[in-house]
Amino acid sequence: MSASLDKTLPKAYDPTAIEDRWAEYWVSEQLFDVSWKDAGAPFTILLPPPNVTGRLHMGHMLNQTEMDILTRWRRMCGHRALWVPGTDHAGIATQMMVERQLAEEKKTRQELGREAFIDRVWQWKQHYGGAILDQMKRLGASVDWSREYFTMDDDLSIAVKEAFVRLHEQGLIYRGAYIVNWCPRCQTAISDLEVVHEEQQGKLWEIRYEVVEDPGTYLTIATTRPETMLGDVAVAVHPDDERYRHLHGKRLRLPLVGREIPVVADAWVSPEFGTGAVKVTPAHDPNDFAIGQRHGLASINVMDETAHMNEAAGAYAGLDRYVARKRIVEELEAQGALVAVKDHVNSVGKCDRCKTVVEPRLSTQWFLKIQPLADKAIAAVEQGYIRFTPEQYRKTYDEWMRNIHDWCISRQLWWGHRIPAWHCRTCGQITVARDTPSVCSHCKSAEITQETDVLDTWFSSGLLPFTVFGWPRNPRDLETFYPTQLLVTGFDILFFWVARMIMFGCWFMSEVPMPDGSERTLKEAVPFREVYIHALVRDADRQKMSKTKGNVIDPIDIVKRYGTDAVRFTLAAMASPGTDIAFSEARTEGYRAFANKIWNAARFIFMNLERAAEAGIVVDPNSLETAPLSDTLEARWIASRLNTTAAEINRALGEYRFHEAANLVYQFFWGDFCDWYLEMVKLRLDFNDGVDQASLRAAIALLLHTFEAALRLLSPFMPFLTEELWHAFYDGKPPLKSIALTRYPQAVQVDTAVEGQMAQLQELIVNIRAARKDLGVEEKAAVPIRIRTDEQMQQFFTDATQMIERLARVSSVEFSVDALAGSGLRSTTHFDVQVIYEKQIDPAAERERLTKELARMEKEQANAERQLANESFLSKAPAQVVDGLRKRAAELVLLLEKTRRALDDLGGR
RNA sequence: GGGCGGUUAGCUCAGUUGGUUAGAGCGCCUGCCUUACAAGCAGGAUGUCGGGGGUUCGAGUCCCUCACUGCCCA
Repeated sequence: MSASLDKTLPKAYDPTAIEDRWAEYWVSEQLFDVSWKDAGAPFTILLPPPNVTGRLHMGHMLNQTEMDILTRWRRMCGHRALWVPGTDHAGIATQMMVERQLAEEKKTRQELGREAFIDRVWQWKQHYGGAILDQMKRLGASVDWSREYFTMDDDLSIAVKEAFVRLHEQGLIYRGAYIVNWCPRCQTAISDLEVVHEEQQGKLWEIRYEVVEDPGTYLTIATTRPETMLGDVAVAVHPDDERYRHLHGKRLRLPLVGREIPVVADAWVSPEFGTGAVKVTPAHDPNDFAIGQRHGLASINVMDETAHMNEAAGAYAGLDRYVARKRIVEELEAQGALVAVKDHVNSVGKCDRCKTVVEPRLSTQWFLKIQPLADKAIAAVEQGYIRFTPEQYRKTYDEWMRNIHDWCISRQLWWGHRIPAWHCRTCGQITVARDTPSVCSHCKSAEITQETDVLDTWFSSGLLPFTVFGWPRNPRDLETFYPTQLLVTGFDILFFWVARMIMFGCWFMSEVPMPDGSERTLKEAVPFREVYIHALVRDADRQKMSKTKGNVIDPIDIVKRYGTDAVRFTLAAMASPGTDIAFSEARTEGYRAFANKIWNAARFIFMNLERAAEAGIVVDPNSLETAPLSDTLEARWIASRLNTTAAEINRALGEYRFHEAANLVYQFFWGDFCDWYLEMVKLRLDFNDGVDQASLRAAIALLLHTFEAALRLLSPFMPFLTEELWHAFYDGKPPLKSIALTRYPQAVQVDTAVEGQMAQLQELIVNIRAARKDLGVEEKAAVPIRIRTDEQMQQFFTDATQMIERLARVSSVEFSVDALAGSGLRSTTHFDVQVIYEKQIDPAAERERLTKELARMEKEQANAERQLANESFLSKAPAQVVDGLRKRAAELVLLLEKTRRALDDLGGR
C-alpha cells in the first residue's frame, strides 16, 4: 500500500479521498488479528453483537467509537489487544423479517414447513445479515476479523447445547405449566424483560356476584379485565377485611356462566383497591395463578394462542379478547350485574418487539432456576471482581439481581437454537441429550420426537464470553483470553445481556480449571473485569431518536459529509460518562475543521522540509532517534507539553473519560502545537545563507519528532487522518505497516519550569495584542513596546525578543525601571507592558474597561480581606490555602494600585 | 408505588476528594485573505451555578426541602 502522497498535499483535507482506502487496507492486511501466541498483556473486548436484522445507528457508532479508541490505545500501549466481532441471530426479529418477506409472496411459514423456512432464513442472512459488520469495516474498527462469529454457527450451537444439557443435569432447568408473558402476535412466550409496561387510561368495572347461600345478596368485585371472568374460579378478599369476613367459605354464582365459585381469603388482596374483592382467574393472571396455587384451585383457560376466546368461553368462543370484553360488559349491564364503571389508570404490558398487548397465559414452558446463578453473580460484583463505570449501575444491577425470577427460556419460534430434548410417545418422559438420541433414555422406545421450542436468543448470547473462545472444546484461546478485560455497552441491555453473561460466566467458567491446573476462583470466572456503560445518543434537541419521530440521524450519512474521524471525534468529545449525548452537527463541523487544521499543519511541515532540502539540509524522518534535537525555549516547551498531555490522556482513557481525552488532544494539537509552537518555529525556519545549519537541522528534527508523536497521540481518535499523514511523513516508506502498530506517547519528562516561563511569555504576547486592539493599531503595523518587570523576567523577555516581535508584531522592546503611565498599558502580577502608539482612540472605552476590571478586583479583594481577617479561617484552613490567599491579596493590592493610576492618567473618574 | 439521574453562558455540555479569579466547543460582536489552514488568524462580550433552608472558616460541589424534568423497575 503506498500512500498516494507526494509532499504537496491538497489545500483542504478531503476525508472521502482516503478513508475507503485505509479501511480496506486495515482489513486486508489483517493488522488487528491476534493469536494466543502473541506477546503482551491481554486486552480483550467483545463487541456487543448487533442483530442480523439491524442497520448501523448512532448508538452503534458511539459504542464502536469508544471501543475502538480504547482498543487502539491499549494496543499502542503494548497490550495484546483483541476485539472480537460477531452477529446475533435475533430469534423473533429475524423470524418476523422473513415472515414479512413471505407474506409479500402470499405465503406463510406454516405452508413452507419448518425446515424450508429455516433454509429461507439462512438465505436471508447471507443476503442482508452482514450489514452492520460491513459498515463497521468502513468505519475502521480495529477488530480481529478472523474471529468473526454468528451465534447460530455450528461450534457456537454445540456450546449452547452443552450449556443447556449441563444445566439440566444440574437440576436447574425444569419444564412446567406456568403463567408466562405471551405475545398473541408473535405467538410465543417472552421473558419478563421483553415486556414493556405502559401507563394507560383504562376502566375499572365493578360487577356483583350473587351469594349462593344467601340469594339476593351480592359481593361486588372490581376488575380491569372483565372478559377473563369466564375463567374465574374464585373471588378473593383480604382475610382481615371486616366487610367480607362473613363471606369466607361461602359460594358465589358467576354471572353469565352460572358456575359456583368459592370466596377465598388471601393476604395478597389489597382492601384499598377497588371494592377490596377481586376475581381469581389463574389461567390469565400471574397473581391469580399464585392465589390458585395457594388455595388448590383449578385453572380455566378461556383464550387461544391468538388471544381469541376458545371453546371454554362458550357463547363467546371465536371472539377477539377486546370484542368479547365489550360484549360481556353489555350483557352484564343488561342483567343488572354491572354496578359501576370507573376511570382507572393501569399499566399494560406490551411485547417489546411488536407492541402487541401481552396476554398472561398458562402454558408449558422451559425455565431456568436462576437463584444459584444469581448468587454467584451478586458475589462477583460485591467482591469487586467486576467494576461498573459509572458506578451507579452497580446498584441497578444489584437491585435487579436480588429480585430475580426464574427465566422462561423457551420460545415458540422456528429460528433459533432448538432445545435438545426429546419427548417419548411411549412413556411420555423427556430425554435431554448432547447428541440426537435414537431411543428414549427411560423406556428405550424409538418413538421420540424433538422438542419444537427454541431457546431465548439471550440464552446463547449470555454464553459468548467463553463460547467465542472455544468452550467447551478448545482450551487454548480460552486460557489466554478469558476473562475479557472490558465490556462497553448501553444500559438498555444491562439485564438482557450483561447480567446474563455474568451469571453464565461465573457459573460455567468456575468449572474450567486455570491453565496451571488449579481450581478457578470466582475472580477468574467472571466474563469481564470492567463494564463501561455509555449513554444514549439523542438528536440536537435532546429528543430520543426514533423512526416514528423521523429524527433519526444516519451515521453513515454524517460520515459521508464530514468524514469518519470528525464524527468519531464528536462522539468521543461529547461522551462524558453518565450523560446522554445530544448529537450536534455543529460540533462535527468543528471537528472537521480540526482535521483540516492538522492536515494543514502537515502541509506546512512538508513544505518546509522541501525548502530545507533545497537549501541542502536533509533530515531523514527514519533516523530521528539519532538526530540532535533543538534545545530552544519553544522546543523544550512543546516537548514538555506533549509529555504532560500524554500523561493526562492516558489517565483520562484509563477512567473512560473520553471527553477529557478528546479535549486534551484537541487543545494540544490546535492550541499548543499549531497556535504557539509552529508560529515560534517559523522564526527558526530561515533558509537564507549564513544561518547556523546545525541548529536549523536540530529545529527541523524536533519539529518532525514532535509532529510524529502528536499524530500517534491523536491516532486512536482519528485513525484515518493520522494513518494518511503518518505514511506521508515517512514518504510511503514507514517503519511499520500502520501507525496503529506504533507506541503511544508516554510522559517521559515534564519540565514545569519551562511551562511556567512559556506561560509568562504567552501572557505578555496576548496582553500586547489586546493593547494594540484597544489603541486601534492596524493589524500589520509593528509598534514599539515598553516593559516593566523584575530582573529575572527582564532577562527572559530579552532572550525572547525575537518571538515577542514576531508573534505580537512589535518593532522594538524597551525596559523601564520607572512606573509606566499613559494609554496602551496592561498590567499583570509579573509585569506591566505598554504599547507605544500615538493615535489615541477611545479613552471612554478604555475607562470603561478599566473601571470594570477595578470593580472585579475590588470585589475579590474585599472577599480575600474578609477571609484573612477571619480567625477560624486562619486556624482551620490548610496552610497552603491560607498562603495562597495571602499571596493573591498582595498581588491584588499591586494590581489595584496600577489600575487606579491608569484610570487617573486617563483623566480621572 | 419503589429506585436512580439531571437542572451551570444564547445552545450543547465539563467542573474528580468542599479551597484563591466557575471552564470548553458552537453561536454572537469587532478587525484581518499576516504565504500551512477564511474549515483560518487576532481580540472581545456573556453566568443571581433551578428556588429556599442548613452544615462549614469556606458550598456549583455535602445534607434537607420544594419545583421542573428524564430514565429504570413493579
